[in-house]
Amino acid sequence: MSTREEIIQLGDHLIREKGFNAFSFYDISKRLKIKNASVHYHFPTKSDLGQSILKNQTGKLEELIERTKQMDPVKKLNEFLSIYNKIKSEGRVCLVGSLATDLNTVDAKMQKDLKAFAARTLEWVTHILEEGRQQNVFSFTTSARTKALLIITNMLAALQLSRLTGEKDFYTIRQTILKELKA
Amino acid sequence: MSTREEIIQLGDHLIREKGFNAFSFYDISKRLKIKNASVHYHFPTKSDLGQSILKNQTGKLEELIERTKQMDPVKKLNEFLSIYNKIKSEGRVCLVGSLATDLNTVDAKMQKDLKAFAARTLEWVTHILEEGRQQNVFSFTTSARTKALLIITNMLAALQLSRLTGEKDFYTIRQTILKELKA
DNA sequence: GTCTATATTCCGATAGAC
DNA sequence: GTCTATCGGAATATAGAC
Repeated sequence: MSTREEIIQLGDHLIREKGFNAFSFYDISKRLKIKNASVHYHFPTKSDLGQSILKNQTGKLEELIERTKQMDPVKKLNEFLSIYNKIKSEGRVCLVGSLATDLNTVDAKMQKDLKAFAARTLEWVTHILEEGRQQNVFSFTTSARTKALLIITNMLAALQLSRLTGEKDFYTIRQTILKELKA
Repeated sequence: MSTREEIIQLGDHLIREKGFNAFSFYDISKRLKIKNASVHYHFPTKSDLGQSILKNQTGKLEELIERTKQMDPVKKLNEFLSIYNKIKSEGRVCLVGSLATDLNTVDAKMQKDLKAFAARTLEWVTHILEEGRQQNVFSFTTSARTKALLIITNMLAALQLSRLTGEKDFYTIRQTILKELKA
């Protein structure tokens, strides 16, 4: 992995571990055993780094959407929920949740990229649910978009709340979502 | 309101507007037209202020629980959900969500107070749901605690996500929770 | 592309006068 | 309880050598 890619990955981890305003370029330079100035060579400003992290995650999301295109809706939803399981296993929170709380402290470019990432995620989950309902494997009474909002908010906040009330609450929430969706 | 109380309220607003690590004692001194040193007189460290903010919110929660003790479960739940409406109208997020993402950057005392606040909230909502089910005004298939987890995560993350996907999504989520709970 | 060195700003915190 | 003044440290960022 190139230095640039390593910085992006590490920055991503730090945002989801400590928050955007709590990590510094020094945290990154220390871990990668390079100097502060070298990080600035790749990303002149912290916002540049933030934007690249968001673009990277958006790209990963598009890859996942493409890779799962031929799967059935149940598998697709499992792939989506697995994202949160991975994050939980690392003790972190998700990018959208972390940056949404910091929204008023980042510049317009990062805000735009973040909104695009959230919108694309919502669009994908909505599509999965719609497809699942048509194939009679999912059952719910609201619009697909509203159900997607409910599931995403459950998972996003499950990562955060279970840090406080106990890690097993995360898995309780995850399982209940699947149970209630079954046709 | 005493200076001390004003600092607590302003600090609370700033945490939910920008995050704990993004606001400074200067933000507070500027707004209250006092000096940095005066804020430190009331709260020697930032953690002291954070703890007082959490204690204050916990006290307010206990007051609300006490004040609504004689109400029926539907009204109690409405009182709970109204907390989030107030926060949404201010464009902020909730204390639990904001501080949960910053958990790894605050000291053990703040972590403990935050966990106590989250636990008490969960306990109260669980009680409301249990009572509502017994009186046949609420219907749900999980345990009351699990349903409370689902509702709290929906509302907590609705504040955050609707900053990105559109404010009306907050109200969609709120309404759907009530609709699905109706017996 | 990475380094040394440094500029600048900001932040949390404290000493001591009033 | 509030002030002036200041310390020490950390953060973002840049200039210029290698």
